[in-house]
Amino acid sequence: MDTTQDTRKKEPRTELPRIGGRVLPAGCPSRALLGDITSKWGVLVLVGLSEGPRRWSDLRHGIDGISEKMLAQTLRTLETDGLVARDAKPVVPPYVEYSLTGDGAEVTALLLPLLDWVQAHVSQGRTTAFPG
Amino acid sequence: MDTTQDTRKKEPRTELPRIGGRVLPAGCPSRALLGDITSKWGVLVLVGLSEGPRRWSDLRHGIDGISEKMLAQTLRTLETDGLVARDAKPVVPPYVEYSLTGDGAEVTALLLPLLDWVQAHVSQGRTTAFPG
DNA sequence: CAGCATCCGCTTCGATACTG
DNA sequence: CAGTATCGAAGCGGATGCTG
Repeated sequence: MDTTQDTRKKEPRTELPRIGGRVLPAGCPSRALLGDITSKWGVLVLVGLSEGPRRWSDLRHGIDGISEKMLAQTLRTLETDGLVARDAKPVVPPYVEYSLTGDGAEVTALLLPLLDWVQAHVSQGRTTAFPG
Repeated sequence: MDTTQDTRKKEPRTELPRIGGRVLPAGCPSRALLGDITSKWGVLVLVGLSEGPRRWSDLRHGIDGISEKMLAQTLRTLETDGLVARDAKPVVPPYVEYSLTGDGAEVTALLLPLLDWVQAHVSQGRTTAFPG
């Protein structure tokens, strides 16, 4: 998306920032991709496609609370990242299907356990501070 | 589950939004918790604590690009969610250590594979120029 | 050292309207 | 049905300054 070319303004730092034994410098592509995947709607769209191809309207109604703008934007971003494939059939009533690519399926497979954990955890009646 | 008369604003349609065979209604606690975990800095803070307790300054320098405000805010949010524990030692030079709770460790364990996948995927020379 | 308070730009997001 | 375009509000997030 952006990939802002950050040209080290005035940061005479020489050490590499490590988190969890990993290196994820600010402004590197991994940060951007991670951001797309873990974005508010990104994760929900990916999971929404985890069971198979879905049409635009299916996603629109299946993902509660998403607006058309955000759905379009998220799908486009994920498509650019190579995680989602778009298949538009040239028929009179427009028929567009979205599906996960191989990469998208891999990521989503890693995302699903997280979703399940969150749901299971909340169900245990632990979270308090949200009116909903 | 909650779904306890959630209509504080306007909820004309409260159907069964299913994504990936799961139900995650907008405004439910799972959405909020998921948002905290997958937020821009949330995931990085959790991973930063994955190897053991860390001090404030360690996190501040270890997580490239994070500001003091965001670090404090993220830590506080994760603490409220019960994922991070704060241990302030009453010594003259303030010594505060943050660590993962049991729940936090579980979530982070699910997060790490995702981080690894993203890094590995980007490293395959797909994106624009950026070594690290 | 470990924060919190304030200002404020800039992105994100939702609502609405319009197109093929 | 499947989007695109535009606008304005909300809040995310950074810089700075202050406290214990």
